[in-house]
Amino acid sequence: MSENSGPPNFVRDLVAADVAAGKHGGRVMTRFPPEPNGYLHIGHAKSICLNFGLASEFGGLCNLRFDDTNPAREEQEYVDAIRRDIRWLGFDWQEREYFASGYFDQLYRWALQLIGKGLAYVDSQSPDEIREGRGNFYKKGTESPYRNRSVDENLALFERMRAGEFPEGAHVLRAKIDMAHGNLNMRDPPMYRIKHAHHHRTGDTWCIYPMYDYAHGLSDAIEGVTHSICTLEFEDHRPLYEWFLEALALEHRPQQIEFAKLNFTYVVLSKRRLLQMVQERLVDGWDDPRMPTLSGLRRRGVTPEAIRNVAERVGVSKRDGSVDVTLFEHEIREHLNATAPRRMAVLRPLKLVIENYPEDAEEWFDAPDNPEQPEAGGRKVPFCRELYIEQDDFREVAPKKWYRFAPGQEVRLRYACLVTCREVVKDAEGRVVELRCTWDPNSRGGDAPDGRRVRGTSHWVSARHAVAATVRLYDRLFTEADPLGVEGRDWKEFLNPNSLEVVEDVRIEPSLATAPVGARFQFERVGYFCVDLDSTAARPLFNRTIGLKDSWAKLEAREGKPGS
RNA sequence: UCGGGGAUCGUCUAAUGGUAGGACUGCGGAUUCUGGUUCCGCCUAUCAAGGUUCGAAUCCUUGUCCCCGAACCA
Repeated sequence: MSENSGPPNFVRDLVAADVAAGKHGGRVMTRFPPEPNGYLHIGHAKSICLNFGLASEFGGLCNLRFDDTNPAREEQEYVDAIRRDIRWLGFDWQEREYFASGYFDQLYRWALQLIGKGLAYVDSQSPDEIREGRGNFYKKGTESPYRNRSVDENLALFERMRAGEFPEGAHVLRAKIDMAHGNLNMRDPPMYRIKHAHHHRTGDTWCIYPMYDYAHGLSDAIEGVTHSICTLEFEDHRPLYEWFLEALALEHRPQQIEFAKLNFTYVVLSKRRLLQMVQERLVDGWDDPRMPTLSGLRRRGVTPEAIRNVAERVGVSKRDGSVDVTLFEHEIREHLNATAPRRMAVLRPLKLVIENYPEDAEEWFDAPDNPEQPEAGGRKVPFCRELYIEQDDFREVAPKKWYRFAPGQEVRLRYACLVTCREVVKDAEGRVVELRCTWDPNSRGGDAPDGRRVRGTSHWVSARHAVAATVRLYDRLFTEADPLGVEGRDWKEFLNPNSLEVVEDVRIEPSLATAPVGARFQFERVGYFCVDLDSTAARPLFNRTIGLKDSWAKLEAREGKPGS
C-alpha cells in the first residue's frame, strides 16, 4: 500500500476488504475500458485515476482495454488519442494494452458452449418483433417462437451467421434467461448481432460482433480483472454480467462495482454531445481549448497534476451530482501558481512616456521567475522612456479605493520604479492615447526611497523592446450551470458567445518570445497562459488557461449593482 | 403500474451506534512590489415522521423526492 492513498471512499474500502480477506489471492487488477469512439474527457480522468490509483495503492496492475465491439463507431484516430491522453495524464499500462476485439475468437467459442448448454439461441425475429417481445417496464416479455430451437439448429445457424450468409438484422444470438424478469436486461439479451462492417483492427474477419454485456465481463475474466469499476448506469447490468460468468462456469469471477460519474457545472460531458460540437463546428475540434476533453485541457494549459488533484478532491460515491466548476478552477490555479514562471505582458497597451527619463537610455531590471521563490532564478526585463501599461490600469476619474493610474497618482511599475501620472493625452475622439509621467530615479527596483506607501503596482513592457503577440482569451463554454437541465431549452442555446476572444495587439516582454509550445506562464496580474500549438517565432500565440482571481473587479461589479 | 440506485452545509465529500469534520464557493480581516499568493476568522447541513437505544446521519418502520433502465450502443 502506498502512502498517497487519498481520502477514503467506498470502492477503496471494498477493495481493501477483499485484499484483507485474501480474495483473488489478495491480488488487485483493474482496467480502464474506453470505447475508441471519441476523445477522453475530464470525466474519464476520474475513472482513469480511480482505476490506476487503486491498482498502484494495493500493489496491483491496471490494464488499458479498448472496448471495441462496435465497428460502426470505432476508429484508429481515437485509439491513438486515448493512448496519448492517458500517458499525458501520467499513467502507464506498460505492455498491457488489450482490445475486446482481441478476444473475439474466445468469445465466439464461449458462445458455442452456451448454445451447447441450451443457454443461448438464435432468434430470427425482426428487430421490431424482438423489441415488442421484450415487453416494457410494466409488461412482462413474451418468449420468441424461435426460443426452443434445438442445439444443433442453433449451432448451424450461428455458424452460418458467422460465415456471412445472412444480412444484418436477419438473426441474432440471444442468451436464454427469463422473458418475465423484472430487469429488462435479463429478458434474453442479444449476445451477437450481424454487422457487415469493417473493424478498425479485425478488418473483415468478422461479420458478427458481440454486444457489450456479453463481451465486457468475459474480457474482464480473461484478463484476470478483480474489480471491474464502472458507472452507475450499468448497475442493473450487473446481474447479467454475473450470469455469463456463472453460465460458463468460469473460475475467475471479477466483481463489478459502480460509482457516480463526474459532472461539472457549466460543462457538458457526454461523448455524443462533444462529438456533435466537433462535427457541427461549434468548436474547433476535439482539442479546442474550450473543450473538457483531455486534449482540449492540455492545449488550454491545464496541468495533468491539476486534473489528478481534482479527481481526488471530488471523491468517489454513488450520489450523482454536479461538482462546482470553481473547484476545478481552484485546482488549476493552485498548481499553476506553484509552478508557472512569472512574466509581464500587456494585453491592451496604453503608451506611457516618462518625461524625465532620457530619450536614448535604457536599463534592465531584475525580475524573479517567482517572487515567492527568489532563489529559483529570474530574468532581466528592459526598461526605457516609453512603456506600455494596461488600458484597464488607468482611470481618468479614480473611483474610491483605486490604487492604479489616475492623474496625479503615484504607482509602482513592477520590479522597476515609481511613476506619477502628470498629464493625459487624448486623440481627436477624446480617447486616452498616452500618459505623460515622471519617475522617481531613487526608486530604481521598485522600492520607495523614503518608505512612502505606494499601494498600486502595475505590470508593463518596454515599448522599444516588447514583442507583438496574439492572445486567445478563453472563458467557460456555457453560460448556464446546467445546460442540459433547463426545461424546454436546447443545451446549445447556452453556448457562451464570448467563450473565445482573440486579442491581437498584445505586447510581451522579450523573454517570452522564444518560449516553446506548451510552456506555461503567469502573466503577472492577468492570468495563466500557455504557448499554443500554432505559435510561431514570427507571431507568438498564447492561450489563457485561466485568469487570476480579481477581487477588484468583484468589488467594482458589486458596487455597480445597487441593492446587492 | 415494474426493476435498480441515491438523499449530510450553496456544491462535492467524511463520520461504519459516541463532539456532524474537510475542501470549494461566499462574506469579513491581516500580510503583500501581483487588488495574485499566504494566513486568520465567519456563515451554512444529516429528506420527513414515527420507533429502538443512555446515546441515531448511522439500526427498524412508513412516507417523500431525485437519478438510471424498455439500442441488434457502450
